[in-house]
Amino acid sequence: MHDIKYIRENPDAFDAALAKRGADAVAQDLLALDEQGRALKTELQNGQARRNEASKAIGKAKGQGDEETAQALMAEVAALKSKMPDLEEQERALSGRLQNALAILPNLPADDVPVGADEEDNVETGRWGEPRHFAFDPKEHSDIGPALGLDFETAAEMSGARFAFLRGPMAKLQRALGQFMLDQQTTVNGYEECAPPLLVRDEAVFGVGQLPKFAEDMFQTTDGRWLIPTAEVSLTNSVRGQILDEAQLPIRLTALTPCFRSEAGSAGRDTKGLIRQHQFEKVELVTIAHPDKSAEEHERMVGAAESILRALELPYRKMLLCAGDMGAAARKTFDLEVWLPGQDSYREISSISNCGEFQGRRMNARFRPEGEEKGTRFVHTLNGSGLAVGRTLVAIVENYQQADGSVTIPPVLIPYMGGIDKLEPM
RNA sequence: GGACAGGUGGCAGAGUGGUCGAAUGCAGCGGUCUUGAAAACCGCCGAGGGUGCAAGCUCUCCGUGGGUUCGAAUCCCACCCUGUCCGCCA
Repeated sequence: MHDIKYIRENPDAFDAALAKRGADAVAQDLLALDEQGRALKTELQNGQARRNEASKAIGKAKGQGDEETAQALMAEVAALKSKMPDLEEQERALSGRLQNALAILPNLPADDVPVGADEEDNVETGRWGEPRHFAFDPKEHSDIGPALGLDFETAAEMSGARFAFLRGPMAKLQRALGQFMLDQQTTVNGYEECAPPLLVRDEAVFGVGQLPKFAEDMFQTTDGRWLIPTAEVSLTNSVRGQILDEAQLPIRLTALTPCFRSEAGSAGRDTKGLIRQHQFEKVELVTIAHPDKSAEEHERMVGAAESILRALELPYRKMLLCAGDMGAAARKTFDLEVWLPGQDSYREISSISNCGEFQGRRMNARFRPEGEEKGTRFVHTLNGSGLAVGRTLVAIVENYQQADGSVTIPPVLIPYMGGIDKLEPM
């Protein structure tokens, strides 16, 4: 959500920033609504002021037994009131239109975000690890997986496309990955472990910017709730409507949860394998940060996500997303892309965004600055995957595959696997 | 699902039709005292908006949305949420 005051004072900068995302200029339209609304508001408020004043005088006159004055004032207020409902109605309609127009706009990209239309224009900012040299032709996980308990047919029978039924070694490996990531984020990186609701209301989804524009990407229950597409929704909304003390910041939260996405509009893409599922597990990182510290916190969060890939010894590269490829709520995003030898490419495994105050405004989440400064400020919010468990499972299987179809287990995971160091075909 | 009770400022908690945006306490901020701190004492202390260079003036907000009234935290209706008891249940 945007600050209309900022748009009023910087209409050109606002449009220029939106243009970076490929969005049309809207400042003039918004300001016309704003101006009209304020004129109405002033007129309405003058009427309200007079009404309040007269009403007080009526009370006073009645108290003094001056019925004549009271009657005269009541007649005046009655006349005033004949035109007020209409003004009220107009004002409400106009501010509603302005709010709706603001609610669908994406966040403004940060200054250091590269211009660009899509993923082709993302900028690589770092690389870690050497892709392993294979003495044989590495397979895709969807070819190796079935022998290890990755069962798409059974899932399709009961649920349809984009679901998986994990058995035996694969199920165990997924559990081990989730546990390992969660432990790493809590113990080493200082995030508080959470177990949040997976079903949330409209307001929560609106707060992170997923509603009103992206309803079709989510699943909705029969009673009107939404299945979270990411734990970002639940974790970020934990401060919704609050006024925090500055000393409470930063609040760093993490959760391992299932995520649900309808994947409307991605028909035909990544139809094979575990890459794009309706349901997947993810360890999410969220920070509620002081505005002056969010850029620094962003780097820290990227490091927290990277630490998992390094511990698992999975080669990856770090991409700074261009304006056109970022999610609507983000003002700056880094993607971590893991090396998948079976696909011979880097694939997104984590996306870490600084949303600035965009979500803070939508959620009305603020803090009280310490010291002289009066009033409140909106918090900044950040979120990132640390990591997507399903895709990590894919990365492990493809990177650690052996010629005989087995998969070795990275050393840090072995304790989580009950000592097992290799998955053998069943 | 049924029956009650309740939702008020950062927190606790008064307030049932007329200077109530709201007593009081705690927390917070500023000060006096002190070598320093504590205690004590004094003062300040909700949020958002309109208008104005500013001082200021003014509007809205007591869970949310409607309604009654000249006037609503206070009365009425609907919804949401919390608590307690009963029923059902992993």
